[in-house]
Amino acid sequence: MADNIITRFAPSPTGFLHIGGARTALFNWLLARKSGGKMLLRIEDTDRARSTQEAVDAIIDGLKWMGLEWDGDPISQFDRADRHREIAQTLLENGHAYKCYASPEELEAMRETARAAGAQPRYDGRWRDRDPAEAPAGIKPVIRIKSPVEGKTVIHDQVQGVVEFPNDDLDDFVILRSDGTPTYMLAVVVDDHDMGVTHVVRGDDHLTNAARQKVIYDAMGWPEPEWAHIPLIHGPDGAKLSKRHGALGAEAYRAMGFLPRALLNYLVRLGWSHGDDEIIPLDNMIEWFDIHDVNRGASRFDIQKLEALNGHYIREAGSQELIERIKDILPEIENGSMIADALDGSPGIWFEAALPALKERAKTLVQLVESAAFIFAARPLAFDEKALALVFDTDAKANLAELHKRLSVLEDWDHDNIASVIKGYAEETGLKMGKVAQPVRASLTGQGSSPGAFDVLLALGQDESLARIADQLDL
RNA sequence: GCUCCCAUCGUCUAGCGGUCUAGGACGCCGCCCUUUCACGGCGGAAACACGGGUUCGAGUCCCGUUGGGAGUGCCA
Repeated sequence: MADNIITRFAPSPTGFLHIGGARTALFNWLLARKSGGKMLLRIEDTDRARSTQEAVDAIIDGLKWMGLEWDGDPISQFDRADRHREIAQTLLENGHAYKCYASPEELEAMRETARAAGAQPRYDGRWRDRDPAEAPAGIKPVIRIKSPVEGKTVIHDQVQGVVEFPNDDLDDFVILRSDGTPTYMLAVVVDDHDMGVTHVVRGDDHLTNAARQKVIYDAMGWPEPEWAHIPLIHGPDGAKLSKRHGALGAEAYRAMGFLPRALLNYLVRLGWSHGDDEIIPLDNMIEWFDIHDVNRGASRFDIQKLEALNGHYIREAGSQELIERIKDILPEIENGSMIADALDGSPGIWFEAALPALKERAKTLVQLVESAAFIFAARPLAFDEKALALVFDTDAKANLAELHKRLSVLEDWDHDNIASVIKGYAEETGLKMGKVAQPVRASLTGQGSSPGAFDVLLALGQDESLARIADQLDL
């Protein structure tokens, strides 16, 4: 493969950076990084009615969060409208395009007729060779490209292989609207050409567009880029990804507590693989990635696998990074500001100490924070049902007051005694209290700093116990 | 409807004519570790959509059927 590969990620800012777009960006990025080339970012904002600045910001934030940095400044397609018009004009002048005065009603009728005849609904080319002198007055024309009428158009795609389209189905599509604005079809070609894009990697919903775009490349005498149409990502039910399942923005995954590298790892394995490798560090991803190895079939989004991967990366991450990541998403978590304040005080120290044990059982950062609820709970903790409920299964309908009573009459607050009372109570009531006992012992014997130790002793509301815990952990 | 794409365990996939009684991962089940939950270890159930070819030999090549998906705009 040639050097100087230039790819681009070209989202339209009509929504957020959804999971499919994120993977498209990743593949573009991987291809560029692997070859030492560049990945450019172009915002396809020619649809003024639907494009929003919020969406542009969300896309950029999402890309940055995932670490998919692009080269150069983001390019606004809308800003290049003059150049698009210039090319439309050129096409008009060299006879590859023409003005069409057909009304929307006419067009609709045309489609209906075609449909009724069982044919591909398409523009019939009624103004293609008509004398412009016949133009009806007062109607602003659109400019249409002259598509080939015979033969076939073939796309050599790096993922899809050789794909042929009968030219019968390629109609004379609009390249410049009646209001003088360029359509997507024209804009992409002109921009990709001007930006020096060598490889167009995008969702395979654009595969048929490649054939249309080739018409423009040919008309301009420009060399077409290498195409790579990657399969789409479907929801768990096999249907197109919608808001109902995984079609959330990258920021939503961030807020759910996913680590960027976990998302990247998950995404790259959707439609691509390197033997049996599942855990793929970024360096290997770049080294191993080959666009030719991408599968052609769509794959379904499986959040459980994403969670499994995320759990792996959380366990692998250092405490400091975890804390930083958590701080980042605190504003989006329930009680986040309260936790943020707590993190600056003693609870922050306890949390960091408990992190190695805590992270063993969390699949997301949010779960990580939730599992430390007892650490962040307001002090002093009262020995009441609510506090104890943190220790036991919250749905347990236990008579916690009874346990309180037994513990309060305990003369020696030796941790083993506490444990034995709890254990005895657990056996009587059938509650799962081993959950409590083991951590207590662990903290006593110094064999590990199970978070459960904080849990039970803080819940008991003993400042003294707090101090002892701190001793145990060498705080 | 028409054009195009796809088809291996529930899901993501390995497989590029013989080494496949089909391998890995997630999920699921069981056991071990553990006085909780996890993590970890071990084991298990679980797939080549169907029908024709080609070939000495097909999960691997060809055709058809069925089943999914995408496109079919003065949206991108």
